Amino acid sequence: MANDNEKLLSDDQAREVLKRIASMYPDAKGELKWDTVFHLLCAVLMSAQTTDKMVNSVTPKFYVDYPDSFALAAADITDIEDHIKTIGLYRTKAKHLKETAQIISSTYNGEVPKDKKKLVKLPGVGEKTANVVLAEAFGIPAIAVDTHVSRISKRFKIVGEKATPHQIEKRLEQLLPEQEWIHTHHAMILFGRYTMPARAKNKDPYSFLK
DNA sequence: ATCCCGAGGG
DNA sequence: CCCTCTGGAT
Repeated sequence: MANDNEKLLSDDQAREVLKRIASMYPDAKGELKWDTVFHLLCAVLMSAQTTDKMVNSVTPKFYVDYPDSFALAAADITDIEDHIKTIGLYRTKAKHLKETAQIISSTYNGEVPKDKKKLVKLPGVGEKTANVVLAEAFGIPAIAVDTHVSRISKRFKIVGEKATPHQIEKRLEQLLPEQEWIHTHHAMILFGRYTMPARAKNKDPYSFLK
């Protein structure tokens, strides 16, 4: 086997790494622009495999033209596509946005459910998106495992190379007290985005810690 | 495992 | 040119 000599960090070692990352970004918070919970859901759905900067460049007009789930549910699919054409995966996202809006407007009376099981059933909404909505919009402790959280967890050997997003989420949640989940999650994203990007591959991960 | 998919950076 | 970006559905 090629990779079985990977030694994972102990719980204490992993907590120390997470603590240092968290302390490097004391004011870390989400960088997506949003006003209502429904719009946050739309923005997070759009953010798959796309920088939040790109998402923020299309959402202001999107929010004005589609003020709520009822408006988006009734919108023409090609019109939605035109609003988000500059971000990646735009056809899939437009389809999911409209279908999600239809469910929220008809089944939930226009209100985004505060419930992970219900959120995950929406088209285009997986565990990561659901966790972002729960944490950002409702302040419910959750750790959304995106590309940054995944990469950092693996690079520091907090989890194994083959760990799934769900396994990473459970591992991080087990290591940290609930009240630190949201902040640590944000700090890991900023650390991954600005301090230890994916390209910084052959460097010692610890050289990026303060 | 594969597809979706434009923009930005190196 | 190549790699990456707060993934999810099939």
